[in-house]
Amino acid sequence: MRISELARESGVPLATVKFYLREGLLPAGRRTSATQAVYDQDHLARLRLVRALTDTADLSLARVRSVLVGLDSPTLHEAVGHAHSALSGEPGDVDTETTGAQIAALGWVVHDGSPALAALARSLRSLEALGLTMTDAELAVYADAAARVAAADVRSVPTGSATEAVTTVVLGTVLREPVLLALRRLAQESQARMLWDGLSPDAGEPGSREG
Amino acid sequence: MRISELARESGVPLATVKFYLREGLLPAGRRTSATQAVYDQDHLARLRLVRALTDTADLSLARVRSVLVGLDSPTLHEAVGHAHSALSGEPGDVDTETTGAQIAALGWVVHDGSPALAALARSLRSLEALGLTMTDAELAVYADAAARVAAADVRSVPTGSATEAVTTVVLGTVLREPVLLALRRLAQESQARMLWDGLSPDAGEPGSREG
DNA sequence: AATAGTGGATAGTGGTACTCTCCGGTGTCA
DNA sequence: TGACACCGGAGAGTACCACTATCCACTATT
Repeated sequence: MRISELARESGVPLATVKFYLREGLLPAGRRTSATQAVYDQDHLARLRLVRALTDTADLSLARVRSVLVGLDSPTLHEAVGHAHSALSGEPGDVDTETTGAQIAALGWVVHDGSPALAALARSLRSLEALGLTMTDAELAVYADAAARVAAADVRSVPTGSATEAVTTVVLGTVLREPVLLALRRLAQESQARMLWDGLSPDAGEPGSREG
Repeated sequence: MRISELARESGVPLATVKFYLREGLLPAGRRTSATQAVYDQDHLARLRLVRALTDTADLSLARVRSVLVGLDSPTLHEAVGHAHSALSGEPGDVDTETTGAQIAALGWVVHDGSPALAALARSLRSLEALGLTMTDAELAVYADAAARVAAADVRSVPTGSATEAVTTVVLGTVLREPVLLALRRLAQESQARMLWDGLSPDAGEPGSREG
């Protein structure tokens, strides 16, 4: 397969394929002469993966690069860590004391410098600053939902091949996020319709009751 | 409060505050003379909100603008729709037939042209293209978790004031997304540690002691 | 030999989110 | 009354990102 065929097959413009090659997001093809190379199915798969990460998961090319690096992790644990770092960014200088305690209270065992913990602390702090503090009960509902999803994720990892397991873990972590968010929005839409439909706020009560 | 005080109080650079004013993300202050104006707590709150949406929720200024427009929605239903449009982007030309059927099978009532439905269809399609198709069982777990979270969201909406309800709905929809994602990552980290680090290989229960 | 395509390099584009500089006007203190 | 820091408003400039276009010498195909 030559580069133009790779571009055509994937739907990615040729100039962009060349750009990805330059940026190291796509490995070089096998050289057949000084100025020629051929590409295989792995290149095509990688190219499709890069586009899925940029388009679907909305990652920057820098984050895509770090996700790709994560695919070379020797252990599943390290693979998860890589994917989380790629998604959460650097831990930064947030105070994770109280948030860490809340997480520990759930019986969860997480690393102290976990980027996800820092991201959670930042998000909660941000909500508080706007007067939208989440109660412990609300957080517990979120945590329970997150645990259920994570359990499904962990269960879905194939036990056969190690590299296949790592791939599933990393890509599942990244690419299922938009699925969860879209489902939350759909659930909100559906429940909002059932609870609030036909009720007008100017008429008095918005009408939110426990469901 | 003058503009420099607004900038100092919020930690946002003066030049950026001026930029937000030009862009209409921040309403103009109350004029005291031809070339002078004063700002109040509402301006400060709006400024903090814009920063929360860009920094925490990682929205572009264009999306922030459309979220802000959503705060003027007359009904809760419309407010939810606005927030979803701001987050999911345009529905586009995805085929939502099968995905819509899966959602309907859950007993959820959603609009046909829902941006969230299109986003879900795109995400699932993308996973399939990479050979990481989610099974109906996995999707059911995700949907159940999403429904629980959405129920908590809907319950948390205050019933007192209409504008307060709309604010809570819109901002809750947007700003709790990163909370859910961070918790999922933490749950993954915790469960990965328990399952794959030689501790208890069979302890994958979802209900991790909520409290 | 003509033509289309190749790998590689450099430069240019369009969008986003600021950031800088300038301007005349203003409030405040001396 | 004047010095001076600060003001609102506008325009230009900057940095980064993700491409996109062009050029080149070379190669494969007809």
